[in-house]
Amino acid sequence: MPAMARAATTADAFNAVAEPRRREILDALAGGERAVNDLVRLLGLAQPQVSKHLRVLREVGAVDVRDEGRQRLYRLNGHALRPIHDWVKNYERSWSERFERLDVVLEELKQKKEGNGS
Amino acid sequence: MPAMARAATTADAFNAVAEPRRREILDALAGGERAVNDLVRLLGLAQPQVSKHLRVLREVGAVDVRDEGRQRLYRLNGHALRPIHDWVKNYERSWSERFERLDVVLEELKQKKEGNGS
DNA sequence: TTGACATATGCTCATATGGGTATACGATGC
DNA sequence: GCATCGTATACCCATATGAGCATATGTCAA
Repeated sequence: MPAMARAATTADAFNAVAEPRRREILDALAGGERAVNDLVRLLGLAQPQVSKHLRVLREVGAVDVRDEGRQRLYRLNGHALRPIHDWVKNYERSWSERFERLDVVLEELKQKKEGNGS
Repeated sequence: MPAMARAATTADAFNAVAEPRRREILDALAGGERAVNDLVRLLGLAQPQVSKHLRVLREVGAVDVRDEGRQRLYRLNGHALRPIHDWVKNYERSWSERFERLDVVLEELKQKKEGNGS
């Protein structure tokens, strides 16, 4: 068991998506399939960097590839992001007015119940 | 400008939360304020590790601290997670049936419009 | 075949990680 | 004052990162 410094970026979607450039790539792919050079132009990154980021995204299943002649067309696969969504969703109550109001109501119910004595 | 290898874990919530133990800590704090040793017991980690993780979470604003005698009570501050929620929310359509059905409707509308000729 | 294009991989470098262990700091109680 | 509890920090280590640059691989065109 080698002492792991930091989980690999390919360990899961959380790690893959921690890199801002990779989020940008996903955002770009949200508009539809793109070839690598497309992304290079869109993001203003060097081609090798883009390819490497795409590899990471591929390994966590956030993108799929398709060969089209000389080009490799990447497409988004949002399912990989679901665990992130599911996790963070539980914290929505921290900022959502909707939940804040709900909390108020629940608090009132609780007080009332205590007032009645069980 | 030193060549940064990987963004600091304290760079933003995305990076802070990429570490599973830190997510566990936040999940534990969702139940309410906790002292460090509480978390040590709950997570089964060494105390210094917990303190370090808490430091990272503090630096990205995901937790707040309060001194109570010898203890330091940490409490969740979910607001820091909002950017994550907002970002990932846009990908919900990838797996949500709700959105899939919406897409079907939109597609039908589009077809109809094309049929009518502009 | 030769060459241009599109993409992936290899390598080096500086960096910061997270675990482990020891220790410093601060508050409390005797 | 002194021991003890609760927590933070310092240090060492192995690891993998992401950028930059060079190069390999694969595909089409002349």
